[in-house]
Amino acid sequence: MSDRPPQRLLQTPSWLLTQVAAQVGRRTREVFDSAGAGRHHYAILCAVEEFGPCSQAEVGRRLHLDRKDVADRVAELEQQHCIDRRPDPDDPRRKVLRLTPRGIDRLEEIHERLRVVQDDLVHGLDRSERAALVSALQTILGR
Amino acid sequence: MSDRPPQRLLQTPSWLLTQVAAQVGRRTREVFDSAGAGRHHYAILCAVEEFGPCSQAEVGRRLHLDRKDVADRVAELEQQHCIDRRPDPDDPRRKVLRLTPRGIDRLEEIHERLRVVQDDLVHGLDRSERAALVSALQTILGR
DNA sequence: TCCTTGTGTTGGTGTCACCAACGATATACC
DNA sequence: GGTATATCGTTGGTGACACCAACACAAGGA
Repeated sequence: MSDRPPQRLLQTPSWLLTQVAAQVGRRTREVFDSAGAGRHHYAILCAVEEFGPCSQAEVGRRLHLDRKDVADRVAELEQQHCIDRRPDPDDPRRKVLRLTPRGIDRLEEIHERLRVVQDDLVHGLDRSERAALVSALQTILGR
Repeated sequence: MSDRPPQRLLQTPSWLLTQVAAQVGRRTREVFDSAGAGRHHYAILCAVEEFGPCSQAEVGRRLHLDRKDVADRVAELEQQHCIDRRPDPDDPRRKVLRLTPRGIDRLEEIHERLRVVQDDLVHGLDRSERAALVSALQTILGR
């Protein structure tokens, strides 16, 4: 019998969340590494897909990322020709981000790889349990 | 209206989990800092409370922590007189860990402070939703 | 007796969340 | 029109920490 964690922690949502997220982080890092992506690349591509054209600052707000971290990741995506970044003619403080066709392909590629990890992650849950988990997490995040 | 994340991510359990866990991590770090504890101190105290007397290696297995990290944290708890650490007379490879009375007090103190954060974390969920979340996380972890 | 595994220690690295400050600019206010 | 404040992006930086390897000493199994 493998060693289980203490009961006190198994009843502690915060510990459970960070533990599961650490597992998830390891799995998704493998996916991102194999896709030649960084940890936040997929999230940034998703944000630009839905809200583009948009600014780096807006992406940072939507994803709760530090502006420096957004800038660094966007520079990498730009270098990989997945994002087009240009000064905003209407507001010189800003850079405007757009997905390129290659960025769209990259987004879908990572999405498919994540789907496998996702399915494996929640495979012990039935459909209603999965829905309840997602709903609960969305509620917590939305506050 | 604040900036919401992209829908694609709001339907992605792995992103939701890591996002919520990051929030939780910030909140719990505040709790641990104010209690003069490190990030894993509480978990280690919980493990020794339930399974003690036990070895560092066992604590590491139960909490999925690196042996070096367990050793470092246990040294800190020992220095704070929260854990008693002595060689195992039956197996000189091992050190045996026990909670001290001060460790028990510290455990309960952190527990109470975490309870506040926890309640705030899940306050948007009703009782059955909380139970579903905990159950789902336990299932994912248990696999 | 020898080999494998376990335990704890020591030494170390790369990632990354987070912070501050600056220059250029837009906006609000008087 | 001038001034103050806020925004955006960039540059520079730090501490925490997850993770890894190797070693010495020991127990257990073949």
